[in-house]
Amino acid sequence: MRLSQFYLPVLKEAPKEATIASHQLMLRAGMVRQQGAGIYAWLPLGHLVLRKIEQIVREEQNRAGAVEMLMPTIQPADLWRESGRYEAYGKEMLRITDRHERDMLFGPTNEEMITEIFRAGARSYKDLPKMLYHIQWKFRDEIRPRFGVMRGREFLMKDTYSFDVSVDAARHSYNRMFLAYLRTFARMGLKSIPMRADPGPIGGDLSHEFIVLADTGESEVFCDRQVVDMAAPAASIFDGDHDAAALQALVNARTQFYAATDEMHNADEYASRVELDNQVSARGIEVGHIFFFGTKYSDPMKAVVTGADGKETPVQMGSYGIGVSRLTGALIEAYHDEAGCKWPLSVAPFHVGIINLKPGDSDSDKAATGLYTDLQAAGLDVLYDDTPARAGEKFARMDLIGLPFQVTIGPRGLKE
RNA sequence: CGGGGCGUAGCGCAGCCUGGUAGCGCAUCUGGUUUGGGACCAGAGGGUCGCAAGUUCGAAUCUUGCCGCCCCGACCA
Repeated sequence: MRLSQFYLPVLKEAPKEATIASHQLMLRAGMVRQQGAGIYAWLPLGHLVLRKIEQIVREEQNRAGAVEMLMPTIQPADLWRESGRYEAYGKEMLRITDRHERDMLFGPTNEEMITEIFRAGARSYKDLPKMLYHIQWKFRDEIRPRFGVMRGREFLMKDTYSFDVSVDAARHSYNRMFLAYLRTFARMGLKSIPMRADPGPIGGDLSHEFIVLADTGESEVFCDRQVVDMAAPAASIFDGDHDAAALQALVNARTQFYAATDEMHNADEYASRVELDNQVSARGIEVGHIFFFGTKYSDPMKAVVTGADGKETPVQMGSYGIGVSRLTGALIEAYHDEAGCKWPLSVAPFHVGIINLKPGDSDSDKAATGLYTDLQAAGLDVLYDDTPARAGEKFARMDLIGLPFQVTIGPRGLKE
């Protein structure tokens, strides 16, 4: 991409409404522009990062056996009346009326819709297990949106839904997602820690939040250093050689260690289970949340399959979310310095930035354009600054964007 | 929703208390000098002072209402 063709409105000073690093840098680097409280337009640079994150999420979901689809943002209220959540969800749900006075809503999540879709097409236990997901915009009318895209009202979420014939089978689906999440965040250069979460009315221990450690995180977290230091699982765990027991062992290897956010934290247990040297008390950002909820929706919405015994039983379900747009902010929180962002290669908007210090100089142009063409031909995403700005401004702008690699070309030759 | 704060040029701000018709830095444009890490000189453009009503000869400034945004709390990917 030639910078002269791109749209990159950078700011020298941070708008005063931004109070945390990621929000300030996203505004300054021209990644997003606010359109209302908790509502952001994604400008070209931010959009590139968002798509890279989305693609990693997609690849790891696919690897774990989930199948992509796409559900609409607008849903009919009747679906939610079936589950009982239309009334229960409260003011956080954005309710809309269409021209025929029908009650609609902008989806805050998709359990009801996916349950409807599943029950319409699945009949037998032989149709199971299934994991379906989509990556779609959600709207939750938060009481107080803040921190830019970290807690917007409109946000991009990957949500997966699992369908299984039994609780044991559902646990296997849960474990697949659990492990896929570790890989997903690791590929973005993020150290994620699964922490036990409030399982809600269903009970059990099948709910985990995935927390990325960052000083500016919203949640206070407590965990054992041993779980922080664990490497992400290999891709091969989904190849088929690993049975349910093997995956369970991998999950257990992590869950054996203490890890909890402040609302689930038990100081006594923390003190007794974690050696003093291994106690990590830090702040974190929730980037994912997975839970098993059994027949909470399949029961009232009658999503049933015929079992081997010929009897109809409601399917066991789970749902698994990743905050894709939030990850953009989380990544900046994790990777930035005084000058700007510092993108890990896997999610960088461009791999390389080329600075032509003297556009118009034939040698300089020839060298820069040649390199630009070659790098692109090699499959790299390249940002080529061919603008007539001064050197200092170009460097500062590149620093703000924070690409992994940078090449400077001018009449006096090439640097780095 | 409770508590606090803010709305003046693209961004950051001053002016408001003590009414007299809008200013500074950066950015932008023009000309010139510069040019390897946020240049310099000269000039220029850009503002319904959030919106509305009121007080007044006169309102960015005072009064009232409304709207928007931000911060602290309860909720969440």
